[in-house]
Parts: sequence; structure tokens; C-alpha cells
Amino acid sequence: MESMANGVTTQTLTEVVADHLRRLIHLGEVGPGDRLPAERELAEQLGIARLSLREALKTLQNDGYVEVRRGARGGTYVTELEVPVARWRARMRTVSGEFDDIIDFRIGLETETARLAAARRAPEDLAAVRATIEDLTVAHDRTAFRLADSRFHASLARAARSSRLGAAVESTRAELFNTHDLLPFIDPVQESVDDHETVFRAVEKGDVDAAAAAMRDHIEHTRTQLRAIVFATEPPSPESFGTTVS
Amino acid sequence: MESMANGVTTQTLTEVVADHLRRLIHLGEVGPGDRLPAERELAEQLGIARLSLREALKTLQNDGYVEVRRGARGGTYVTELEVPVARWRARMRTVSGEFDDIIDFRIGLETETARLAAARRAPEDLAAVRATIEDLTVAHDRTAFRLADSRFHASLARAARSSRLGAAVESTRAELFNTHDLLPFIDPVQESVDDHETVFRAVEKGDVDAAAAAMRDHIEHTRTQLRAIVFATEPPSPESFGTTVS
DNA sequence: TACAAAGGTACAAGGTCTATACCTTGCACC
DNA sequence: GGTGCAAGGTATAGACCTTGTACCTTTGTA
Repeated sequence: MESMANGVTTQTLTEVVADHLRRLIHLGEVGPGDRLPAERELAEQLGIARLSLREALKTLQNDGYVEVRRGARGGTYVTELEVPVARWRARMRTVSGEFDDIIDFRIGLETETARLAAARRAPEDLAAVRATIEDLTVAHDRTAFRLADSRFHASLARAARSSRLGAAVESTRAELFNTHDLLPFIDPVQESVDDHETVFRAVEKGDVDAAAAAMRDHIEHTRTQLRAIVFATEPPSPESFGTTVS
Repeated sequence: MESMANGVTTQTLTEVVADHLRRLIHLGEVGPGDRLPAERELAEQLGIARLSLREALKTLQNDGYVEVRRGARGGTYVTELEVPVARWRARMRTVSGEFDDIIDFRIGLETETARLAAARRAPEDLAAVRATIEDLTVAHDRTAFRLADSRFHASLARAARSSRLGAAVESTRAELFNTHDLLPFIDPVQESVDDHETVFRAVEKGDVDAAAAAMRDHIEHTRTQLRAIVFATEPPSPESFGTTVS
């Protein structure tokens, strides 16, 4: 019965809430400069006591995700995320194999998502995916690009009619940090837009193998870009996004 | 900020422990007739108080997973799982799309696992996979078959050098319940052995596409078999496994 | 300068987990 | 058929976590 010799523990509410909020930041649902709802309000939204939320915010504050200001214009604001990004880079460099492990996992999830989307696409799904690509094309700042990119993958998962794939894709994106906040140049952004279009056309045609292959290529591009960022000698500078930083 | 309007909660230790044990049963790590360690011992292994464990066992007892006997030959024994299996079947029939959703997810995970295993296999990985197939071939009762099957997929994930894929494969197998406890006839078992061998040969040759395709076929066979079981008019009878029931 | 909107602090009530001690059941063996 | 003993069954006190409520402090702005 050696198989059950693991330790089991519970997370405190504080930890759960901190994870939840961190995840929203990683996913780009809220980004640098954004203000979270007031503590009392957010606590009510989440269905928890204010103290529990406050402790979670304290954790995020210590980890450099948010800063808290008091007074009339006060509130909890998402930072530029320099500290968390630096930590994430350090971890990806240090923990051997983790970086590629995450990318490999994403490839498995997203190629199958693309394949199913190509097989099952309905007209309204295609329209939704196309809309996210248009958003991506006209995105002029990090926030817009980030959201459009998230929505592309989410709408594809919806077209694939697979809730588990969709959820896993989202989790994995969260683990990879919100990558487009790191991309320093316009070129990989343009490449990314092209990739998305290639995937979309294959899905539109209903060509399952082409859709899977295009998605695989896209994520391999991501792997290359991210690897360059993670293992670069100079840290990335958020200001150098494209030419029109907000 | 509507994106954060979800409720967050903690699980009690009791719930965590119950989930943990249920998972072990679903995965077949412990099967019908097996006795769990004594409460005091198991509590210590898990690093929790005995009362917390007892409450978890109470839950499993109510759900029909285990029965508790007192006295010298007392202890906690895994049942024949008739009640949980019946509930699982009912759920798969009722919740529209969930059955196929799980299978689709498995296909994404396991085809990529097979692909990576074929690309990265080392001699000792191949030996480990081959050993599980031999165990499978000579398995004469449900327990042996179940464990060998679990180990096949686990050893393949190890050959693929992807811990995330391995973990996700295992989680998904747990969600599908331990399927071979349900299989009523010897034929699908033989088919399953053949499938495993086909996957293995492709992995051995290093043919990534063939490995992925063979795995896809295997899981599609599983889909067909399970669908028959889930939507059968008569409930499955555990006694009819092969010809040599333990 | 006073107000309002936000965060900061304090505290009591209730729930959960742990540790420990002790009771009860019932097979095995003399 | 009684006794040992390995299990499960029960009770309780203390530590810790979560909640709800009330009140204080900071700071921009009218």
C-alpha cells in the first residue's frame, strides 16, 4: 500500500484567492496599470470576507504583482510585472526541462483543438475566430494584442466543442505567463498574426491535418521566440513593443 | 472587471482526502477486495489526523466505494464498486457531451505522448514499455490487467519525457473510471492488447506519425467499447471478465 | 477646509484540524 | 468459552482559519 504514502494538505482561502488573482494577471485578463475593484466590492464578488482578500493581496504585493495606494484615488493596481517576469525567466532557466515540458504539453492540446475545430466548425464559430484575428491585426498596444490573442485560442476551443481542451489550454497559457508582454520586437508579433491566419484558413477549409500542422508550427515559433527571451542576456524591456506603446 | 466575479472556496481536508482516495480507486491502484491500511497507519502516511481520515472514509462509505469492518479482521475494504459504477454510467448518459469530451481530450494528450515517445525513446524506456505489454498479455484477472494497462500508459509518458502529459493522462484516466473493471468480454481485452502492441512497435521504430495514428485508433476503440457499456440496456457484470475470474 | 472614497485595524463568534486518551467490537487461539 | 489484541468508534481541548462588523486613517478634490 506504498502508493498512498503521499502528503495531503488543504490550501488556505488566502492561497486560493492569491492563485486566482495571479492567474487572471498571467492570462492578461487584467494587465499592468489596471485597477482591481475596491476591496469591499471584490470581496463580495468573490464571496469571501474582506480580510481573506486582503491577505491574498498582501501576498501579491510582496510578489510584486500589485501595488496598493490609499486615499481617494486609491486602490489596488497591477504593476508593470517586472519582478514576476524576472522570477519567471529565472525559473525557466533554472528548472531543467520545464520550459520545453510546458511547450510540449501545449502542442498536444492545441494541435488537437485545431484538428477538432477544423472538423466541427460551425459558421458562427468561424465568424468568432475571424473577429479575433481582425482584432489582432489592428491591435496597437500590448493590452489589445494580449486580449485578442487570448480570445483567438478560446474561440478556437469553442469551435472545437471541447470544454476540457479549452480549460487545459487556458491553464497552460497561464503557466507560460502572458507571453506577449515580453515580446520585445514587432517582427515576432507580425509572424504571430500570420500564423493565426494560417491556422484559421485551414480550419475554415475543414482541413484537419493542415490545421493541426499549422498550429504545431505556430507553437514551435512561440517556442523559439520564448526561448530567446528566456535565455537572453539582457532582460526584456516592455517599452519596445512595436512602435505604439500606450 | 466582470471577469473576477467567480466564487472561490477552499476544500476541507476531509474532501481533499476523499478525492485522493477515490482517485486511487478510479485509477485501480487499489481495487475491489483490497484492504486499505489501518486508520492510524494511513493517517500517519498521509500526514493528517485520524479524525480527518475517518470523515473522508465515511464519505467514501456513503458513496459505496468502501465498507468498514470491525474486529480482528477489521479494516476498510474496497467494495465491488457497483454503486459508483452505476452512478458513473448514469452521469455519462445524462450529461450531454461529457463522454465524448473526455475521450477527445484523451486523444489529444495520448497521441502527442505517443508521438514524443517515438521521437525520444531510450532503450531502457522501450524495455519498460515492453514489460508492461508482456504483463498485459499474461494477465489473467482484472487486477493484473488493470495495473498493467495503467503502467503501459505511464511508461509511455515517461518515454515521452513529458511530466505534464503524464500527469494529465493519469488525471483523465481517473475521470474515465477504471474502464477495464467494466469490460464484460474477453474480445475487447484481446483487441486492447493488440492495440498496445501496435503502438509499441511504432514507438520502437521511431515512427512518430504511425505511433500517433496507432494511439488514436486505440483510443477510438476504447470510445466504442465504452460507449457500448455506458449506453447498454443491461448493467455490466464484473464476473464475466475473460474466463478466469479471481 | 471639509467631504468622500478608498485602504487599515481590531475583535468576537464559529468552524476545522490536530493530538490524545479511552471505549467497543469480534476473530483467533488457547 | 474466555482472553488477547488489532482493528474501528468516541470525546474533548487547544490551535488556527474564516467571517462579519465596527471603527480609524489616508489622501485627492470640491
